[in-house]
Amino acid sequence: MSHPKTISVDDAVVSCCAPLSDGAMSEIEAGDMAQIFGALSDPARLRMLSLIASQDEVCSCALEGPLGKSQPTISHHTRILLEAGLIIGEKRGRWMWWRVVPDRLKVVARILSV
Amino acid sequence: MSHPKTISVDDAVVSCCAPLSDGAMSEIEAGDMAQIFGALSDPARLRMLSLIASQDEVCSCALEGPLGKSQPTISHHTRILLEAGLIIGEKRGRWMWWRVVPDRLKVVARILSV
DNA sequence: CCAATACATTGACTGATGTCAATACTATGA
DNA sequence: TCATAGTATTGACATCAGTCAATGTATTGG
Repeated sequence: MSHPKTISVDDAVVSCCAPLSDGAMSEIEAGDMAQIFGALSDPARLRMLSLIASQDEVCSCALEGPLGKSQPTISHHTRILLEAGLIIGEKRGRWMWWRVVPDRLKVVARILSV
Repeated sequence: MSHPKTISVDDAVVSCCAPLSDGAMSEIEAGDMAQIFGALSDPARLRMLSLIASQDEVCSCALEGPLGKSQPTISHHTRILLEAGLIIGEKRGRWMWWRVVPDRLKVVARILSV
């Protein structure tokens, strides 16, 4: 039910993007940004993201080996990155192909500018 | 014992800085970066950081009100941001003054570039 | 030295999180 | 239609993380 078949980034909307020094962050924005940073706060997910970012697309099946985690754990982590809007997935055949969402990374980087 | 009197950023050393797309991230670097992102993954800490970043210096006592948290909780969060190298503190009189570490924010932003 | 103040630490509790075995789902190929 | 393969979901468990009351520490002012 959660995690619908049609995969999109709309789930994780971010109020958005003002640099940290632009005055006190609202509670809404803080919550949204915290979700994104939370997705980035696990070593396995960071390595996963770097593996995906290093190539155009990466299949889920190509992540188990390098990360040394079980298949359900890989699925769990891809879902968290998806819900944070950091990756997007497309199912082709039996394989799930993942790619990063550069714009979302830019949003995060912008927050940290100054 | 932990959290020594002389406050520095040396605790949280980061192997450092290559963009995500520069090949698979090492386990060491992933762990270090995950610590930093973990420090950023809480709404209270993000608002705290934005409050500090919006001014030159902010006293701990000036954080309790806006964040609506108890004094021990504020102390807990400043410590986590400190250990992540994101803020630095100086005690003057009875007050603890905090400021952000721009270079550390740049390190994080660089990771997210592409 | 004493009282007050600002902050840190400890201990306890609750809720979130990472992990995997077992199982269900879905698309392919025979 | 059936067996297989790639993913997703569920359930259970152990650990981590956020919170605050109570207490400790250090600095100031009297």
